[in-house]
Amino acid sequence: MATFSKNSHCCDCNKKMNLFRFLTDEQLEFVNQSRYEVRFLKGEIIFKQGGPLTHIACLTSGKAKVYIEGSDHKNMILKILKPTELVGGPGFRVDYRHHFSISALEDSTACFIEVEVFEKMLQENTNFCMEFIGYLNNVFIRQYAKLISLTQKNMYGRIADTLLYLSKEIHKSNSFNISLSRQDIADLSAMTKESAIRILTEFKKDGIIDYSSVHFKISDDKALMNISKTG
Amino acid sequence: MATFSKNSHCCDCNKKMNLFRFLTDEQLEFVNQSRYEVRFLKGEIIFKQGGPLTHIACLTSGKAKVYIEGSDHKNMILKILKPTELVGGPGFRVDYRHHFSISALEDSTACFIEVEVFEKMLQENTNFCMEFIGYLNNVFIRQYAKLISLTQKNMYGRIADTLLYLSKEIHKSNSFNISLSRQDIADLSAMTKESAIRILTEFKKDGIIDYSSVHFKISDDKALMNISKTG
DNA sequence: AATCCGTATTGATATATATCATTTTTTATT
DNA sequence: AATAAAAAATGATATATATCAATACGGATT
Repeated sequence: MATFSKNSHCCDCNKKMNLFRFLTDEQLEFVNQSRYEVRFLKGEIIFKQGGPLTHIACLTSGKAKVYIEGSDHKNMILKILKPTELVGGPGFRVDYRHHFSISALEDSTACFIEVEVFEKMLQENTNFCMEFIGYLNNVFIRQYAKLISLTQKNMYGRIADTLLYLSKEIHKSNSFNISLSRQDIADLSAMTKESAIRILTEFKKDGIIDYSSVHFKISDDKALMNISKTG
Repeated sequence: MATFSKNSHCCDCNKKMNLFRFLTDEQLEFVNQSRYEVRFLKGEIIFKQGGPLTHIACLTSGKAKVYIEGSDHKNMILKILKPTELVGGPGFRVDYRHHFSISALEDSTACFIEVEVFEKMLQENTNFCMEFIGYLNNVFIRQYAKLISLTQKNMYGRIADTLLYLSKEIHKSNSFNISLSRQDIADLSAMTKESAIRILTEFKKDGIIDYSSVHFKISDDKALMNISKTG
């Protein structure tokens, strides 16, 4: 079970965190006063699609997946969350419900800020608000790239995109341990796990990547980028 | 060619327009002073993907398609624009470039507002700004539904979704004339035009819809909604 | 009315991808 | 270390979808 502890100053909502650098010192203090820390075990749900959006969260340790629960238990993973990323949800200022779920991929901690406090920050601080709009637009731009990848590329291109995402954006290394299952890789790439596995096997045979269970190594990222283009 | 005419008060940026109802009278006046009207012929480009984002636009008459130009001349239509819808672009506060193209589906007019003026409105008026964030989040919610439709439904479900979108959201009627080509219907549904045509033919045979060239009639929207669910 | 051109339609076929069943490997538990 | 359970991998096959080629149609132009 998730353990709650109020004001336990595990994480600092500090100026280094992209969005928070535009807050005044008083605002930072205010945010720090009202936040909760929560600890999650691997597999536990942080936000549940359809549930009430009462807080926004900031993952402070571990990793989590943000995913849409489609019909027939088919999930689509939108992104992997890593520290120290802020995540609200599109229900903010709309219906105050969650439109995706988030679950911990490994034991993780997250800070929770009441949505009213967050809204107050936006209203008080124009710079912060403008920065937030820029952040939202950035998410849109990435979303469009994902939409095109998933609808116009074949499976090879989509798996290449997923591997490049994990390597370049999440782990920032050619060699890394994933906390994702093969099903998760498939859910990131909009295909069945069997198809995902087959393509990974082919990439391995071709010497483009190497892996065993959780450890992955990108041997030829030029090749992957090429497959991403032509796929 | 598109005809420019400055301050030609064709369209009123008035309080009836969803987002603008939070502007003060002075702000409305300011917006109205600095806007341009432009007339577009069918097929002409309003915004070009990759081009500089200097203005936001409000379609005041006609219809337009918002689409991403993928590789290999494969387009993905994100939405159909109708009066009086505001459209900016995710480049705002990011890279000030357009990340999609917009072209007129019929002869149309659009008002252009300088992006600096729009930003000033957001900075001056917290209500307007909050409303804008809500608007962006609403777009996200729709985008997620589209993502799930396009990646998890079969062609029947996707065409059903497209037909329901045109009927319920764009034309708000069971009987309407489309300004879209068959290729456009395919680009809305992420498939080839041949596949789109085949499915439309089947739906017609089954008595779910009826059409000839541009005129469409939804005869059985319950059936369409069911296909959307099971597809 | 005849012609032209772009769009729409149909048909035959190839390809991409999912499904289902089975085996193998890994991880957790005793 | 032995066992059970879960996850990963492989193979055979079915299905969904794209491609390519051919034909039909509709509106513009002569």
